[in-house]
Amino acid sequence: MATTDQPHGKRARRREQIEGEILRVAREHLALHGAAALSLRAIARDLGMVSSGIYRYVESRDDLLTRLIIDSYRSLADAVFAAHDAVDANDLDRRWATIGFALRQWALDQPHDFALIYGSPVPDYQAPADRTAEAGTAVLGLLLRLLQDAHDQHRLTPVDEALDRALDDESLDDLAVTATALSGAPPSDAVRAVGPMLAEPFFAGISIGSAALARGLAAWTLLLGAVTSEVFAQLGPVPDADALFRLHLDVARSLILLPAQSSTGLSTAVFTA
Amino acid sequence: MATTDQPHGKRARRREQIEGEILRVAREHLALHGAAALSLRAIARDLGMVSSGIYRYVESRDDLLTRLIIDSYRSLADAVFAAHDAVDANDLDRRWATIGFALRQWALDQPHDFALIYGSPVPDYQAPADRTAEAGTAVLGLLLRLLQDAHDQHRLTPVDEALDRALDDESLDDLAVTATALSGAPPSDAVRAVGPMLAEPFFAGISIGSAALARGLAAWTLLLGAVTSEVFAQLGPVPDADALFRLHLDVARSLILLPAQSSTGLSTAVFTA
DNA sequence: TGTACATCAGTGAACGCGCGTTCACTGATGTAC
DNA sequence: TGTACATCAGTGAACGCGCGTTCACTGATGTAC
Repeated sequence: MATTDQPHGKRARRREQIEGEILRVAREHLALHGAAALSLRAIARDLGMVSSGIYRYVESRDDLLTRLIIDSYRSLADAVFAAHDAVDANDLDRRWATIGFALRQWALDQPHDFALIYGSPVPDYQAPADRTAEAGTAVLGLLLRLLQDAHDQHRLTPVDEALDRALDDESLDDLAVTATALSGAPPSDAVRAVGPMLAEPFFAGISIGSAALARGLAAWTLLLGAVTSEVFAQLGPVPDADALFRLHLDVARSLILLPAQSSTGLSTAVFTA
Repeated sequence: MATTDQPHGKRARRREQIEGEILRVAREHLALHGAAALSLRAIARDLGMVSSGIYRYVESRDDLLTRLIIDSYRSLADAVFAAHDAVDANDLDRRWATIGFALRQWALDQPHDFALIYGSPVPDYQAPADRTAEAGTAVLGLLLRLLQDAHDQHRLTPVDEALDRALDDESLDDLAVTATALSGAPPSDAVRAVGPMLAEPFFAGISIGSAALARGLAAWTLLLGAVTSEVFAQLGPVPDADALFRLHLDVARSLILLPAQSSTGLSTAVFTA
């Protein structure tokens, strides 16, 4: 009966608690001075601990950075999923808008965490992909599910579906005719660019085809670009940042979702509500 | 006759030369360790100078950072303008593609310079807008000219032009009908978001209207997002990064430019050439 | 329940490093007459 | 053309700071019998 059989004695609980505090303080420092200036000594100091003591909990500075990155990805995913899951699953437009707004709000609320995962890489530090991949791809996975649902409801932008079937069937040649449909990039580009991805385990259950995936990534890239632009103030002062973001988000939406037949103001409601 | 009346004696020339060398070495360090790790002492060391000597040329570390930022903007602008100006001015698609590829190539060639101007802000450093603005907006100005030319040749995506005339005439109300045209964001958003910008001196000679400008910024945001995504490896390994970039670039193009009537493979030539 | 031992958190000193910036200085280079 | 003076580049020492990481250590907390 006593305590759980997992390492959860007094010592283990205290350990977890302090590990949490270290992350908390580290995040504070991140917010104040950025990742490059993150200092183990300073964190230990803030915890009333002597500087070497922190090595009981953290292997090295790089290790702490990795934990922070994972933590930030998790925090972002939590925020986005929470918002997304509160929305009618059948309202694709609203789901998209919700994902976008949640991402943006999270980024504006903690710009340094955003910079940590989507900004410049931290100098002289390489994130170990095996540790960060899972948390880092969560939001993208959500977007994939949205795309798949759009596919199932025949709401994907049609050029995608048409080209997809043709192209993923390997009939890559003699398609110069359809080149004008994508008007610019060669039609085989979608298959080349992202086709092999679809075979990865991460894409299990996704049957949207290469062109739709590529469009989805374009929407994602625009969304991330819009947030980056705003958080890093790349355009200088913008008259109405909210409105500009709505526009970008809607352009991105139009890359993947056809307007719903019954719509007229359906998705607009998202903005005015 | 003697020397020029501007400060260009031996001393002044030598000064300019050393200032150049400082920037050169600083850029090397930037490329190796990132902006946050930029050290005046290390640069002086590399120049065979004692650490305090560098203060004859540079006011402070922040001053050097500012110069580096301006220098990077200039370098980028030079690359983009050079590529762009070598292209037939009437071929709008090719001009767009050329701008995009030049930006991408420049960023891939010197990722730390790209990170410096478009990545996370350097911690504890604020770029003085009055010094960086001119160089920082050059490429955006080029894009504006492209948009204006598209406008003049009636090549702008039509929804923009239609909405523009209606909206910029202040008839903002009772336009809910046309809301579906932008399908999502309220129609007045474009005017609110970027309308006031058009009055700034930077936009002199630009008569494209708010909606077109907003679309142009979306294209720019997607382009920058695509480059950021690739340079910072935000998606992990991509099967064919070239192809994916072509797709993104073309999606962005489709946001601003109508397909040319005579086209069929015109812009495709850009990619295969 | 009580004792003997192993585990572990936290200490304090130290190593060796690098940084930005100031300051009084020495020589060399330029300028004015 | 030559001299007297002003300007300026570069020196070397110093101040005061912070960093990551190692190591031998002391006590407290846990575990096994």
